[in-house]
Parts: sequence; structure tokens; C-alpha cells
Amino acid sequence: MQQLDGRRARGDESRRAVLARAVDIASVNGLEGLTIGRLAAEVSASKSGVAALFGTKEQLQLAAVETARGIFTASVIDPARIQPRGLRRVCALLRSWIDYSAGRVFEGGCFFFAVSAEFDSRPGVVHDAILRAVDERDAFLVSSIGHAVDQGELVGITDTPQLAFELTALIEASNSYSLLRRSAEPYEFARRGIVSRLQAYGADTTVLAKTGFMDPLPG
Amino acid sequence: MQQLDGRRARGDESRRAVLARAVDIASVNGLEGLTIGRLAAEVSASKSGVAALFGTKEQLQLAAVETARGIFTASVIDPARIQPRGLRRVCALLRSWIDYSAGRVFEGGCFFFAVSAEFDSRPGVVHDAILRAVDERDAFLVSSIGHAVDQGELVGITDTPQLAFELTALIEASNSYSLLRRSAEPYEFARRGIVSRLQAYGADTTVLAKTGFMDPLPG
DNA sequence: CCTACCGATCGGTAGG
DNA sequence: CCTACCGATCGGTAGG
Repeated sequence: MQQLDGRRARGDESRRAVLARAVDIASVNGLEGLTIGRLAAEVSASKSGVAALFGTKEQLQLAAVETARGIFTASVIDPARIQPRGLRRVCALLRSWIDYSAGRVFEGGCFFFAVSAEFDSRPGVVHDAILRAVDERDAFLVSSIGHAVDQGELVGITDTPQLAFELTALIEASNSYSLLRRSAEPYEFARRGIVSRLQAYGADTTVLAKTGFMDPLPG
Repeated sequence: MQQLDGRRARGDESRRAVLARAVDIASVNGLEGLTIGRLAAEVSASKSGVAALFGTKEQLQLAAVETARGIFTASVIDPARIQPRGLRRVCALLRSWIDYSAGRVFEGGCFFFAVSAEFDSRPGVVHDAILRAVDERDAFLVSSIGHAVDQGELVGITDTPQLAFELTALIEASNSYSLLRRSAEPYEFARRGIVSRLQAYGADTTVLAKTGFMDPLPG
């Protein structure tokens, strides 16, 4: 029993180590550019060893998406969830999202930006898994804004999904431009755009300032 | 001489036909997913025939970027350029840009969105060529906004690149979401966001209406 | 422009 | 988990 547990624990640990490298490779080279042979070499394992851990390349891709989802949740969603519902949570979410992109939690910037662009016009289970993860993220932003509206911290909003779309667009564009131009300046554009949008709906400047949105970002 | 011209014309025509297919494949599968063998099969040529036309895969990728740049210019920039400088040109540009994405001028949506995401964190001449094309596009938007400001058609703008960034972000996000969700609704989000931004700077509603920005997009 | 070929790498499997 | 192997495809070239 202890032997079995030991073996299972070793197997899980192998998977974890392989997937930790896999999501970084995929964020740079895409989920198609993530090859079993290269992945194996980088974690000093045999190709068939890695292949056996996942079965098929598609299952490796799905496991990578799931791993990335967990990392995104831990880096972006969880820091927002510990804030009280309302404007503070919205600001915390947007701030941790920018920091996650700017801090290169994944080597190639936001994992979901990279693989969404890669699979956006292809059918299949990998596309579907990416879409589910993105939908979950977007739903959290929409509901967070909804709480702020309910509490009267944002006024005059007639279309919450519209605002969520605009805020998401600013962050994704800053991720893309920062990577392409190797510059941190685009995050400053995103920050200013976010402040404009939120102030247009009467957001309390004190709350924005507390989340660091009123001052230029470092770097 | 007529024979030589005939041969040269045939060679140019071959290149054109191959590149026309290449940019569509790349918009869906990326410039790495664009393989010489598949491309040859799709245009009913031999692999070595296609290879000989370009020399190396990297040169094929560069030729594809250049071809896509020409198609983008013809589809998006030229229709704006025939409008007089000022707000009308800005609106025409944003409108033809959305139509180009929504109309799937490239099979996989905006070519430059797809390949920017693919090469954003990789070094090399292909990255550099993509960046130059994107920079040229962005510079045209910035200067178009600048004319509208100079003519007093947009007032209170303190940071033109900031506005250009926000408008670009809206269009690129609508391209991405439309492809990923197989829906035209994201373009409606982009349209509303653009109208909000321009109206905040006092844009004449009549001009916005003439460009079709005041009514929901068809489809 | 073609056929025919090169070595390398792809995803995947047999057998242990 | 490994070695050893499969057929297919990759980018590229020789020779015509």
C-alpha cells in the first residue's frame, strides 16, 4: 500500500513537472508547437515516457490547458476573490490580471491569449476546452462588475457585458503589444483606459488609488 | 524576349497563386503550420516546385507577410485614404477594419492578429516583418486621428496614441472573440465601444451615422 | 517546373 | 519508466 501510494505519488509528481514545463512551451510556441520529443528532452525523460503519461498529443494539450487554468485562477482570480464584493474586487481582479501578464507568469505572456489565437478558427476538443476556460474567466469579471453595480459603486451602466468586453480588450491588447514590442509601456495604456472606463461610471477615486490604478505602473 | 517575358509572367503568376493560398492557410494554422508540402498539394504543384519558388520556409513566411500586408492595405487602408482627412477618414478606417475582420477576408480572420500572437515572443526576421506591418497600420490610425484633432473634429484629446490603442484593442478583441465563439456579436461590442470613445471627444453624430456606426451592424 | 531522394523529427506503439 | 522501432511528414537538395 505504501509502495502503491509511493508509485502513484511519483506518477503525479512526474505529470506535474512535465506539465509545468509544457504550459511555458505552449505559451511561446503554441499547443501544436508543443512536441512530445522536445518536452521529454527538456525534462530529461524519454519520449515514450512522456507519451505514456498522457496517451495522445491531444490529451497532453488538454492537460496543459487545465494546468494553465489552475495557474490563472491562482494568480488572477484568487487574489480578487479575497477582496469584498464590489468595486474593490473589480479593481483587484484587473490589477492582478495585468500583473500576471506583465510579470510573465507564463514565459510567452498570457497562456490563454496565445492558445486562443492559435485555436480560434479550428474545431475540436482543444478549442472547446480553451473556450470554456475563457468563458469562466469572463463570467467572473461580469459578475464582479455586477456586484459593484448592485452596491451602487458603479452608476449609469446599461450593459455590463459591454463594459467587461472593453476592459478585457484593453488588457489583452496590452499583453499582445507588450510581447510584440518587448515593452512595458502598453500596460500603461491599459491602466489609463481602465481608469477612464471606471471613472466614467463614477468609480471612487480612493478605491482606484488603493489598487494602484491612479499612478503609473512600475517598470 | 516574348518567351522570356512569358516565362517570367508565368513564374510571377505561380508565386501569386501560391501566396494567395498561403496567407489563408497561415491565418488558420499559423506561419509555422504553413508547410511547403501541404501548400504544394493544395495548389496541385510538387513540393520541390513550391520550395524552389521561395528558397526556404522562412522566405515563404516573409513573402506571406508581405502578401497579407498588401491585402490589408487594399481592404482597410485604401478605402479610408479616399476619404478626406479628418473624422470621416477615421470612421472609414475603423469601419473597413471591422468589415475586413467580420468579412473573413482571410479564412482565419485578421491575418496579423493570428501571426502576431504566434510570433510575439519569438525573435527573428519574421517577428520583425510582422512588427513593421503592425507599426505601419498603427501609425496610419494615429495620424488619421491627428488630422481630425487638427481640424477640430475631435476635442479634448490629450493623448492620441492612447485613443489609437483603445480603438485598436476593441477591434482586435472583437476579431478574437468572434472567431473563438463563432459569433458576430463581438463586432457589435466593438462598434459601441468605438462610438463611446469618439463621442466622448465630441465627434459629430452625423459623420458617425454616415459611416454606419450609429446603427447595429448587420448579421 | 518535375522525380527522387536526404537526414531529422513527428506522434505513436511493442515489448519488457 | 526505458530501448527500439513503426510509417508519415518535415525542410531542403541533386539532377535533369
